[in-house]
Amino acid sequence: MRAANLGLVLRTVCAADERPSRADIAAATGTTRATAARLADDLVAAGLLDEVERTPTARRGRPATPLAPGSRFAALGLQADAALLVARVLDLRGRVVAERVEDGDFAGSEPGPTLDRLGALAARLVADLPPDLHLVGAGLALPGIVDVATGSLLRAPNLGWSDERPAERLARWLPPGLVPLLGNEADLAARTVAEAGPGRPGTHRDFLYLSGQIGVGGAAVLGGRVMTGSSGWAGEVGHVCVDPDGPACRCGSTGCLEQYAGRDALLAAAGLPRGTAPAVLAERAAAGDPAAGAALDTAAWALGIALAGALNVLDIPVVVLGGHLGELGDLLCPRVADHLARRVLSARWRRPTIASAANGPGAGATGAALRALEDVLADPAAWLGRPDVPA
Amino acid sequence: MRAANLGLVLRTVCAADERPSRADIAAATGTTRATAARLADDLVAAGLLDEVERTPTARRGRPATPLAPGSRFAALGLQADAALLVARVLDLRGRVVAERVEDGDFAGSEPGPTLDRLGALAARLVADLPPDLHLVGAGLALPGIVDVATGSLLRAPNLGWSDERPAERLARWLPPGLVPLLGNEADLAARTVAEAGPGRPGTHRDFLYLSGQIGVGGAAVLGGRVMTGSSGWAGEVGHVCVDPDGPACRCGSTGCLEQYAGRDALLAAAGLPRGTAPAVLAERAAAGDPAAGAALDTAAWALGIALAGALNVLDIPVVVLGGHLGELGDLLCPRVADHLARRVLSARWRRPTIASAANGPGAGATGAALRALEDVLADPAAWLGRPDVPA
DNA sequence: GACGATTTGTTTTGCACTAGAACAATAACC
DNA sequence: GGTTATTGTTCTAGTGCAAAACAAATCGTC
Repeated sequence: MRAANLGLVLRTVCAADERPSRADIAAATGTTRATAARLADDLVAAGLLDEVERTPTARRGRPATPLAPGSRFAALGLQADAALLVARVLDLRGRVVAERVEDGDFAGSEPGPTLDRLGALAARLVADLPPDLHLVGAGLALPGIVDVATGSLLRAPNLGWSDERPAERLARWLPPGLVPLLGNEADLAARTVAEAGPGRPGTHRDFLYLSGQIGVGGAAVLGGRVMTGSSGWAGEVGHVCVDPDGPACRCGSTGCLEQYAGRDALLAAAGLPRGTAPAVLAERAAAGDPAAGAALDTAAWALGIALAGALNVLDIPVVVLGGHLGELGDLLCPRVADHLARRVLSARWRRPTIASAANGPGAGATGAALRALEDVLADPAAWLGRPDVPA
Repeated sequence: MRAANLGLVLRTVCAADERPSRADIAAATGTTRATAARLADDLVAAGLLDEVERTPTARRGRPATPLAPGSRFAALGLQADAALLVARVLDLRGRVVAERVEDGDFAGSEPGPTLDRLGALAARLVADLPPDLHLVGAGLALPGIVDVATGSLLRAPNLGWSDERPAERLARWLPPGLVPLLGNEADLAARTVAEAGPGRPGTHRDFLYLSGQIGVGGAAVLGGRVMTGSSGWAGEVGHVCVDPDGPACRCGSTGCLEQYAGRDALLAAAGLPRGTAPAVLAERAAAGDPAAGAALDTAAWALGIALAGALNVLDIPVVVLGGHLGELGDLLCPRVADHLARRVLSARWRRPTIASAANGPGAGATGAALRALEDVLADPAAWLGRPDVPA
C-alpha cells in the first residue's frame, strides 16, 4: 500500500504543471496533509523529489515549499537510424541534461561497427555527466521490428539489419548494469507526443503517430499509453494495403502505404534524387511544380485510405505526423483531412484531426529515455533505500 | 486496501478452473491463509461466494470446503438485432439461469414498439426468476454505433434506427433501478470469446472478433479486455477500405469490406435472395456451385486485405469469426488464412490464425450480462453491506 | 509595530487491515 | 490408535492511513 502511495505522490508531482507543495499533493491525491507529507518526505530523502526554491508569492499564510521531481535521477536514450546516431540523457524533470549527435549514412551498414560508434558516443556522453547524477536505465530506439521481451531486433529494413541483439554490444560501452531496453522507433517517438515529460501528459493522449523515415512506421497511443499489441509491434500503418493492384512492396504484399508515402517513394514520384531533403520537395510543390504536387496528392490519397482504415479499427480521432511526413505537414494535412472526413465512419460525430509533431530529430532517443524513467515512476519504492544512489 | 483485496479474492475464485478452497486462494493471491479466509468469509456472508459441497477426495489432511462464485447474483443481458430479440440471465458462475428468445424481422422497424416487445420479453423472464436471485445490472447489445457514456444509440443501419435512447424505454419494463447499459453488439459478443464466464479467461485473450450480421461489425480484444477506443466504437473493420475503386457504401466511403463480406452482399454475389440462411450458401459452394464459390472467394479476398491491415495496426495474431461469417468459417478460414500469411507483416515470425467462434446466436446478450457482472467483480465491497440483497 | 487571519507543515492518537505464528479440526497412512 | 498432512481459526504484533490538534510562517489591518 505504501509502495502504491509513494508512486501516486511521485506521479502527481511529475504530472503537475506547477511545482506543487505537500498540501497541493494532499489535495490532488485525496489523502490528508499528514500522509502526503510523510510520503513526500521519504521521496525527498531518497532524492526522488527535490525541495526547490520558493518563488515569492503575495499570498497569505505560511509559504509553501514547492516540490519538483528529483534532478539527480536520469536515463539514457539512444537512437540509431539510417542517417543519425543520437545519445541523450533526460532527467526526471524531462530536461535534456546532455546530448551527443552524429550524422552519417548507416543504411546497409554493418551492425557491429555502427553499434560501436553509437556506444562510443554514449560512453563519451556518460563520462562527462555530473558525478551525482544517477542513471536509472537506458533505452535504444531502432527503426524496425523489435522483440521487446527478448531484446532482439528481428528486422530493420532501412538499416539492412536482421536478427541482431544490440543491447549486449552497447552494454560493453556503458556503466555496469546499464543494459539498454530495445524499442521500436515509432513507438518511442510517439511517447514524446503523449508525454511532455516523465509522467506529464502531452498535447494529445489518444492519437495515431506516423513516423516518416525511409519507410513509414507507426504507433497507436490510447489513454496516453503506447499500444504495444500482443508482441509489441502494433501501429504498423506503413504496410496497410492501399490498393491491392498497386506496386509490390518488399514486405511481400502489394500496394502498401509505404509505396506511396515513404520518403524514397515520395521523392521518386516527384522526380527528385533519393537523398533530397523533404524541404526541397515542399518548396517545389509550393512553387507549383506539377510532379511534386502530384506526388504529394498521391501520398495524401494513400494516407487517407490507410489512416481511415486504421482510425476506424482503433477509434482514434487524432493523427500526428512525425519524421519527413511531419516536415511536409503543412502541405499534407489539409489534403489528408479531406480524405479522412469522407472515409472515417465516425467523422459525422467527431471530425478527425491531423497535425505535425513538434518533436525534432532524434525523438526516438527522447522516447527511449522517457520509457526508462517510467520504471521509476511505476515503483519508486524500489529506488528508496538503495545504497548505490547518491543521497 | 480491503476493497482491493476483496476484489482480488473474488476474481481469483471466478478465474479458477476448479473450485478453490480458502487455502488455495491464499496461495494464489500471495496472502496468508488467515487473511484470505477472513476476506472469503465476508464474501460468503454477503452471498458473493458460496461454500459448495465438497467432492470426495483421497487426500490426507482436513478436507477443504470448495468456494464458488455466488449463485444468487446475476445480471440481465438483452439483445435486439435485425432478426432476433434475446433476453438472458447469467449468474456469477456464468450459467444461463433463464432465457427467452423471439424471432422476427425488425429491419426497418419502429424503435419504440420493437423495444417494447423486447421489454415485455424481459419482464416475463424476470417475473419467473427465483425470488432469492438478485439482479445486479443489465446490458443491451445493439448492432450499431453506440455512445456508451451517454447511453444513446447513434446509428444502427441494420435496424434503420438513429439517435435513440433505448435504456429509458426498456427500464419501464424492468424492476426499478435496473437500467440497461448500452453496448455495441460486436464488442459484447467478443466478450463471450474472451471470457468463458465472469472473470474466467476464455480460449483467446488477444484477438480480433468479426461479427457477421447484415453488415460486418468488429471488436478488438487485447489482454482479455475489449478495446473501446476513445469513444467506444473501436474495431469497426466492416468499413475498412478494401478497394478504393469498389462499390459505394452507405457509410459514404467506397469499397468497404462490408460490400464484399456482409451477409446481403455475399448472398447477392452468390445469386441468392436476401433472406437466405448462410448454411444454404455453404451447401451450394460445397456442391460446386460456381457463383457461390466465387462469392466466397471474393469475400475471403476482401477479408484478407481488410484483416491484414487491421492485424498490422493492432498487432494481434488471432481472428475469430462470429455471426454468418462464423457459420461459413469452414469454407472461409483456409482461404483467408492464405491472404493473411502473405499480407501480415509479422506473419514470418508468427503465423496469424483464424477460426470460428463457438458462441451461438444471441452472443451479444451473454456479453451484455458479462459486462454487467464485471462491475461486481471490480468492486465487491460495494455489494457487501447492502440491505436490498437477500442474505 | 502588535495582533488576528490564513495557510502550510508536523506531531499525536486511534483505527483498519495484514502478517505471522500458534492452535484446533479432520481425514488418510502406517 | 498414533502419526502425519492439510485446512481453517484465533491471537498478537506491526504497518500505514485518517483525523485532529498544534507549531510555524507570512499577510493584512488597526
